Amino acid sequence: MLHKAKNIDYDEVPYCACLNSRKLARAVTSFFERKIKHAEINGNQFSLLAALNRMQPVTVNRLAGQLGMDRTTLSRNVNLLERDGLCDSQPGREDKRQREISLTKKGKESLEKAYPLWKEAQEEFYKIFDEIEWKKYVSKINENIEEF
Amino acid sequence: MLHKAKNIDYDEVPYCACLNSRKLARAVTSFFERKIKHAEINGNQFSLLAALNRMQPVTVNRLAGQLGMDRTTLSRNVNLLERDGLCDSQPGREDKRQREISLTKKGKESLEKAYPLWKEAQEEFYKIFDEIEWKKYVSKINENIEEF
DNA sequence: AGAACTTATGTGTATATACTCATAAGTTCT
DNA sequence: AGAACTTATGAGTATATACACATAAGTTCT
Repeated sequence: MLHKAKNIDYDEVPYCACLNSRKLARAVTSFFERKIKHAEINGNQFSLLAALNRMQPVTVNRLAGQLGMDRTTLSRNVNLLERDGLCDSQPGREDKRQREISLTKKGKESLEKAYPLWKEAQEEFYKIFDEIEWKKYVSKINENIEEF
Repeated sequence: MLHKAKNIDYDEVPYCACLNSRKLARAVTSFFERKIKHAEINGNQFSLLAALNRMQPVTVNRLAGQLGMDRTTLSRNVNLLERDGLCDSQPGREDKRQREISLTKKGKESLEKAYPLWKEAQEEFYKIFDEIEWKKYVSKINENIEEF
């Protein structure tokens, strides 16, 4: 017997969470990077420096967890920061397997230089996505990130 | 005169749109890819195949625009699909500069195989992010993607 | 028609991302 | 203490991403 041709209704696909979350990330990243360009770091690096500023000294695993990033990805991102003198790392004093990462003076200066540019970008972002809504949304992301 | 140490209030940084949109994209991508793994395509490829199914034959520029993706990124993504026999492309008949991309039979089969898995993932996603809210959100993304 | 301009795409390069596998350090169990 | 297990990290590999630059085809202007 011949199979009936599948006639799938793809109408829902444009709402695909994978597609649209990636699409937003691409758009927002490009927007933020244009805004903070003069600080000579990119959007991801700004996030890393800000997280380091708050958490230092911090291990690869802990920082990756905080950023919802694979630890191998983070590790390589940190290598680039370190290459550029924005952070440094050393083996953990208590647990030698760990890599303890800290901001350098130069890293802190880059963060400070980028901050007002970032702030402007974030304010401008709120002209499109309501601030209250966005913050609720971020909370939801962070509450559920383990679920995924 | 000595400079007073900058004392920037970084409390807003955890709401950074760049950080959080990327964070969500990473989490959701990993979630969807685990779900559709058995279709032997990844989340991005599913989106590309679905878009191709709807728009074929389509040029690099038009497809990239639709997906909010840099055209050079899309071009390389399409190369991989083509390498795997999921789509093919030929020079435009009217405008020879164009690359006209179409799904192959194999590409359509992959899409059909992945679809129910995708659907399940999307339903499960809606258990966390309310469907109505998410769809409003997606509309907002797509309305404003040019702004960024 | 030929020059100047515009447009569609590809290439080089660099970062981001994450999976699998490897290794060394720490912990637990006997 | 030594074996077995666990944990923190790095390396190999592959895809995703996008900027700057290059090129070829199409269009417009004179």
